[in-house]
Amino acid sequence: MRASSVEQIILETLSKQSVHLTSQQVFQTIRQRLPAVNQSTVYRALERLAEAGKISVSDMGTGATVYESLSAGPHHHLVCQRCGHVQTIDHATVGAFFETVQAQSHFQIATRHLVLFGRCEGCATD
Amino acid sequence: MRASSVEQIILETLSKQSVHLTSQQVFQTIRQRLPAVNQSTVYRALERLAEAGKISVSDMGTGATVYESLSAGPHHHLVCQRCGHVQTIDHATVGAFFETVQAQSHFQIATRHLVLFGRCEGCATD
DNA sequence: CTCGCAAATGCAAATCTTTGCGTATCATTA
DNA sequence: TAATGATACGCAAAGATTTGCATTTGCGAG
Repeated sequence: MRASSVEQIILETLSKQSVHLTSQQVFQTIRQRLPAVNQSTVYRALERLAEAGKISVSDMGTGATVYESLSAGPHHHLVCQRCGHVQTIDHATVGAFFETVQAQSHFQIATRHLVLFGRCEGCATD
Repeated sequence: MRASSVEQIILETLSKQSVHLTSQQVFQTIRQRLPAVNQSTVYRALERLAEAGKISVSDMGTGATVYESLSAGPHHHLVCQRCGHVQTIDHATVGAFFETVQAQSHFQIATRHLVLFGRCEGCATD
């Protein structure tokens, strides 16, 4: 892969964010620095970054695919389907689970951003 | 929710399938029985069925969202990112993991179709 | 049975995403 | 430095998905 300026800017943009960005949000942000950039270029850059394992691609249940930098290491989320609350899952718990699955299946798991859906404590009683 | 004929046919269609279907595949199949049905009607029916927990909505890494009947109970998959091989994950292992996460987080997990990505045994040595 | 409401549908437009193709740009090698 | 090949890019078209709005349909209350 060649050093692409669009990729660099996307990575910088995502790294600054503490939240996930949709492709449209990425596009809007990129545009502030590269006003002439094409939408398809952003899509392809995101695709390459995902392929390279530098960003995660997830559906957080909002209907839109969201992207996130993986430079800070793998992490995982719980999303409340009712109120939208997002909570982090202990990485050790996920890691242990992955180890078990790998031992059982002989698969080598590459998932770096697991998203589980459900109800948070406050919304559970419905 | 009212008894929708499109929803019923979608459920029947998905229940007969052992594999996941994309929205387009669902649409094509539905059309054989309801030739005049509109694309957006199918999309909305799938959305309602997902909301009702009758079908699962997943990204299997192929780029297209796939749908599957949940009438046979929850199940989980490992997908090889290289050769596309799909393998089932032992449900007990996943269940135990969910229990642990629920105890730690006070979230009530609703995910019924977990998909993890990685490399299968044959493709792991790259 | 009829009325009235809420849900489902069709249609068209808007929006989002992907893809083919020609061009431009970067990196490597000679 | 110039040639060469591969990668990234822009543009436009195609394809997929969502959305607003008007209409139809099914279900329950009266």
